[in-house]
Amino acid sequence: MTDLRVFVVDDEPEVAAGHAAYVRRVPGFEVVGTAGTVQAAVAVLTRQAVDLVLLDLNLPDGHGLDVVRGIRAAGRPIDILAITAAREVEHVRSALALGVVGYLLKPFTFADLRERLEAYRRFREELAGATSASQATVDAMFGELRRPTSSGTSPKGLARDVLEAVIGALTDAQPSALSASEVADAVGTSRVTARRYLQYLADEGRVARAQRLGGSGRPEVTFAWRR
Amino acid sequence: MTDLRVFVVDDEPEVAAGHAAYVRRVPGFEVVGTAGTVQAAVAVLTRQAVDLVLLDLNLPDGHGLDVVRGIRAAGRPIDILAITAAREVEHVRSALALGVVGYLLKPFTFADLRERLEAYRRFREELAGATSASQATVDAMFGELRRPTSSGTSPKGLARDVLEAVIGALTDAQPSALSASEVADAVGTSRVTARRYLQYLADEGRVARAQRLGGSGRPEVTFAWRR
DNA sequence: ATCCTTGTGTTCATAGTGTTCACCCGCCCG
DNA sequence: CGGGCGGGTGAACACTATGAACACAAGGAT
Repeated sequence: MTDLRVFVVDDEPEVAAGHAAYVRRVPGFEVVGTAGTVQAAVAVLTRQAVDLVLLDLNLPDGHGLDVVRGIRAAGRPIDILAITAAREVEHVRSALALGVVGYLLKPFTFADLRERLEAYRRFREELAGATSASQATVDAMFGELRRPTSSGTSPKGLARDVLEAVIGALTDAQPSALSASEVADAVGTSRVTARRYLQYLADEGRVARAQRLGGSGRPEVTFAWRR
Repeated sequence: MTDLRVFVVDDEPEVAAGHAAYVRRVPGFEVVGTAGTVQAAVAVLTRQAVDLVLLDLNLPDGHGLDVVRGIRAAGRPIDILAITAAREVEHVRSALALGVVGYLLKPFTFADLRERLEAYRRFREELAGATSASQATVDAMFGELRRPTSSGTSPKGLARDVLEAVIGALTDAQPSALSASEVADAVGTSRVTARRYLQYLADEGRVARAQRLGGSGRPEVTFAWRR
């Protein structure tokens, strides 16, 4: 897939530039422009092809959600990641009702933003992967965006180096999938431990679970790195 | 908290009544009305105080999402639970972009609906509980709307993937019926396994059994997806 | 009537999965 | 320096999903 096009809206130019720089650091995303006002944003977004808008809700000539309304009224398939210092629950709810894909409170770290962007990309891949949905895929699509993100990224009970080894084994094996035992062999741990890490990665949405039928006996569950 | 007020929209009166009956069975919810057209729904919803709309997307005078647009345009704080047989991913995405709180595919069981309603109530309680949000509470609010597990039905002895593949094979073959062997071929399992899943679906009432006479030898038992 | 052909329904070995629990290792504190 | 303590690990175990094999069933052919 080509890069996802991101548009950044913030009233302070340096902040907008900072967000843009963050976005560029995440592979698979490109920044196609910035704006500082509701008017400017709506003007651009009703014309230009954009996938995602990083939208500061606090703008000089109105509320950021007005931009969303403008886009929705124009019927454009553009997603919104709201960014704001506003902590009022009412704002959060309004944003949810307008279908934003995420709501990030300032101040946030690069890791926070990257996580949202990656969740968004998973969502887009889910979308591209299927034309006809089952309830499970619908749930997955909602879930990808609504996942209570581990913004603390604290994988409790897991060791960082083993986690990296597991990820390494999976990326090496691409595009084929590996069973828990195969990962265990590759990493040099027991199957149980490999399974723990794979489970974590699957919950996190970073690997996909599937089944490998064929031999007699119970089928294998396989894990594949998502790209 | 007082009961959450639910409004039901479906073009077929009996179906609307059925949904309403389902809703009444869930403690903490009450049904405050029904409608069968986009016009009627918008007319009521722009006046009446309602918390949640069970919205069938297939309506005689337009698309269900038009109702959502009408409500959003009127700026009313009403949430939507979309209900539809439409499996096109594009529809799911549109619904997401309009901020629906859930998307339930027909046919669904009472347990499925109850689960969504309860998730929605948790969301509302979350909302009422705090006036000022942290990133964690924002995440919780987004996450509450996510279906916790697709555990609406977790049949023992059956794998979810295979079950979906079987359902997929049957819906693809609509309106003709398939024998157990044909399903097995389509799914890639043995006949025994296919039969197990078909048996389950038949017990569950989601699939109809019939006979196919004709060839020489014993007649075949066939299974057809029920609309 | 009897066989033959084709497909049903069931049993059971097999090869996996998922979970529990005792252990071990490093670290902090007395 | 010895004794707790907290997190990560894997041996052992209970359970689960699958298909080969088999016994039975229901029509048509002879």
